[in-house]
Amino acid sequence: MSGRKIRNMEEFAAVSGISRPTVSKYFNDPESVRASTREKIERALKEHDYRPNIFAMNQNRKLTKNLGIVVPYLADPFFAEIARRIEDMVISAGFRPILLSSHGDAKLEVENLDSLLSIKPAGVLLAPLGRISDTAAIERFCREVPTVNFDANIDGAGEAFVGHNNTQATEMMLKYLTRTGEPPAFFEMKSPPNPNANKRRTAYLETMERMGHTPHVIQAAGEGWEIEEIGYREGTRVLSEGSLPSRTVFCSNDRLAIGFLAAAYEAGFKVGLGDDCTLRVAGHDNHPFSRYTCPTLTTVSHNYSAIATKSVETILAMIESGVRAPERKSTLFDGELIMRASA
Amino acid sequence: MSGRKIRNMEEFAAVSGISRPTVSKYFNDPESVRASTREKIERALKEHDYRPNIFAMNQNRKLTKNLGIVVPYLADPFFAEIARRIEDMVISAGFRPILLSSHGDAKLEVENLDSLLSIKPAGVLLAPLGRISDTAAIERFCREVPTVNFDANIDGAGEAFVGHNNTQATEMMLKYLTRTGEPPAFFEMKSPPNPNANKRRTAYLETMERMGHTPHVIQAAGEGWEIEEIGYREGTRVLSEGSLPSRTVFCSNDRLAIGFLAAAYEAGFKVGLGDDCTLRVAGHDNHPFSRYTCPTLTTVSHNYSAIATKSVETILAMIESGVRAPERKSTLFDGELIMRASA
DNA sequence: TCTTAAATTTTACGCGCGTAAATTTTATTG
DNA sequence: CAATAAAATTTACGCGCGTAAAATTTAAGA
Repeated sequence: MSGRKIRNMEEFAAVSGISRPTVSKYFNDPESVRASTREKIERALKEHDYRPNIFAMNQNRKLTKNLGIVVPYLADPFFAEIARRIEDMVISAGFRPILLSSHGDAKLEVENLDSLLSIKPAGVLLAPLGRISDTAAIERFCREVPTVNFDANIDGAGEAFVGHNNTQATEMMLKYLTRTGEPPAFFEMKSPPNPNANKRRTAYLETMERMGHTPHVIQAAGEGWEIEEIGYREGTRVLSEGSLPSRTVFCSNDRLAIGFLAAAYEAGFKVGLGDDCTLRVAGHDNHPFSRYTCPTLTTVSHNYSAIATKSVETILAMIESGVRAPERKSTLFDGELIMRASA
Repeated sequence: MSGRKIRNMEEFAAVSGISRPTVSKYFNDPESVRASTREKIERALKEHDYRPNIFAMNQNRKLTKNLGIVVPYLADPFFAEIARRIEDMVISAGFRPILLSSHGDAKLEVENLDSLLSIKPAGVLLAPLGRISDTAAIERFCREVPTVNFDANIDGAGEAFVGHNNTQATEMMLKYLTRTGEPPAFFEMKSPPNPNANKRRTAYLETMERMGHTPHVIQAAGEGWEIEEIGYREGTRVLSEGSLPSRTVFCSNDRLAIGFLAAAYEAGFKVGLGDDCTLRVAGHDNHPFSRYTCPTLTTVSHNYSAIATKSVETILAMIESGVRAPERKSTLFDGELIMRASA
């Protein structure tokens, strides 16, 4: 690096001996210029260290290289992990990820979308809050920007949905628990922040029915994203009341299960499969922390690696082709049984 | 909302009956225009739903309203939580948070800073990777952009540092453990990704010395951010070897402790304070999950709420005043003993 | 060497807004 | 009501780049 500071593309074009429009072309796609031209530019680039002004670029482009990622709650390790994978892929595809968290707040979710709208993203990957989302606002946004909806399905949101097969996953766990012990009770939040919960309850009820067992749903009071706390508090209550209809408990998600396990431990229950155990607990999601609970949590995996990959591929394909999907495709990934010590 | 679509500030100025430069002034600071003018604009705003183009705004402003936030690893709930708090405060201060994670990669950390540089942020809150960071590149960045360094201190990075008082916190826990039992061994990673670990080891060694006890440091092999896994694996090894120099283990951080607790549970140890317990385990950070371990983890809190607040206040003050601090100030927040069941 | 198509350059304009300077309007005071 | 300061407006220009159209150069083949 040497020479005086380059202030804009004009000056950079001068020192590289190329016209400004050609330089502009190079930055939009290096392959689009002749090899000899490319060399000249790249030689100058090494000497002078210039970067085009992002704002000026994006102001004039019809399509930016921005790709929005909106998740409902980033402080949830599940979304943090999925966001991390998506960011990686987006970057290596040459896009600029803009990661926004709605922090569990529907108003902020809409503000995030508004904020994205103003930076003209090429596309958006949206994991909506779900039940409490302002669906009208979301649908309005999706008409403006190519969007792939993931994790939580909102009909009409985006050109495609990529998510978890809650039905299959729930059924699989139910069969496993029943086969190796007794039919479980279902432990969930009364007003879950995530719509997957509803699908899971429905799947539980239907499968139990089909298997000829009486379903038992235990609903935990409490709202918001302090899910472990709710699982712990309500778990403690249920265990102390002795109102558990079954010695096997299938939690709607792992965070709830983590709280429930803490409650069971404190209440002196021995959780697990062994003959000396008085309780079996299973979860759902294969949460990053589920393998460090005591005992380790038997759960059914939420294939967020596949969901992240498919979501990114879908939005990139849509951006590249420039066409919106004629019909809304839905892709569900099956869960896998993660057998550990708790059930 | 009605009327035709507003394409730019020119058109919006027309429908609101105000000149464009005055409208521009309004958007930069609503208080800077006469009340009657403000009313007119806001009435038009309700009718026509117009928002200034972010790119055009930022292109011409010397100072944007962008505020960068860079954390080393967003999938760590600790950073996710601190980022959430910071974002909230930044938004309510009227700025636009740009959250970037370095994913534990020093190259990506530099790329993140480069990326920030090109969007002319008013300021940046930087929690660096630490040991592996490209300190030269970071210092170069800090000369260009007002930066507050938080969590992990890198001398010369930023105008101020806001962090955790590792020395005080370590000392406090050591005294507690010794007073209520025996002097602990110190369990840490051999090559910790976070520089706080070094401060904690030093504090452990010095305090033990001062108290007249022989220090025992157990170093876990393994690199990266899969900290629970390392704690679990190495914990299992240490416990099975029976090489533990003390029945009390002070883990360098909670994630390590979570892994260690899982190992202890599996190895059949009863962890806690009671007479029937064979092991005491303490952590450091008051990690969001530390209260759901079995048994619940005794730890010393990392006051990230205060750290987040102070960091934001510092950078905002710097932005507002427009002056870089004459000298680098360092603020450390004390930890608090969180007595739970594990020690 | 001539032909031809592809790549490049030149020219010219526009994007949407910030901002400075000069001018006009409005509010305040005596 | 006149004088004066404060606020608003008009005018004018610039920011750094995208991009279209026309003119020119380059490379490849006969």
